[in-house]
Amino acid sequence: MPESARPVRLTRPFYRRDSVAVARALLGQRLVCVGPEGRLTGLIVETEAYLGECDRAAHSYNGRRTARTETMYADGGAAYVYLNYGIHWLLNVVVAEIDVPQAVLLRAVEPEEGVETMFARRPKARGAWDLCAGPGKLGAAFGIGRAHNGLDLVESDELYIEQARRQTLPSRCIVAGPRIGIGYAGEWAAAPLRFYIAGNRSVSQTPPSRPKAP
DNA sequence: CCTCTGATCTTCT
DNA sequence: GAAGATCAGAGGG
Repeated sequence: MPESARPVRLTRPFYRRDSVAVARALLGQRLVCVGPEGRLTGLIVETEAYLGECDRAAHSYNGRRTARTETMYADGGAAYVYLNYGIHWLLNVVVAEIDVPQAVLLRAVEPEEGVETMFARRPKARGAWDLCAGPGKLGAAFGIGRAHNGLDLVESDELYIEQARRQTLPSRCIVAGPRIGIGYAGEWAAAPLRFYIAGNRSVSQTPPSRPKAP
């Protein structure tokens, strides 16, 4: 088998950029989680950039550094996992240099491998497209939890991101809009820091449009 | 189609 | 004590 056929994993320099660049470049790449149930994968279709200390919507706003936010200060490539609303585990990718607390929230994935396992974990899903169509859903379907916090996506064999395309998607395929659920963030609430693949069904908050009979 | 609400835990006031 | 990077179910139009 030719060496070039082997899937390539995203490397440190990929993550050591600002969160907007990484949030856009992650679209179309492949999230991989290897757990007790086997290998789960999906193409990333929706992300959100969190800019760090200056960003009122970020956990690291104003340099806040606690046991919970500590992972955000890690080197680019770390997984930042936290419990949201006491119920949902959300998966983020830490970006930029060490001690620069920027991150990208993975909001939605289009399932590829392990769909059966994902359905077992999320029986309420209305279809494969809906299994990971939202950050909480993604965490549940992939079995993300506290144990994944701090894992290095560049080195870990349990959680990482494979290169599924060489270049960032062309701008015409990427929609940018305000981030979800951060209305409290004042001036930052309207900033276009949410990115998703235009027309993709697994993007969150996109209810299935009923096909209209002629 | 839509809006409202409960669930449940961490953090900060 | 309150609010939060959410989801699913209930109820009304």
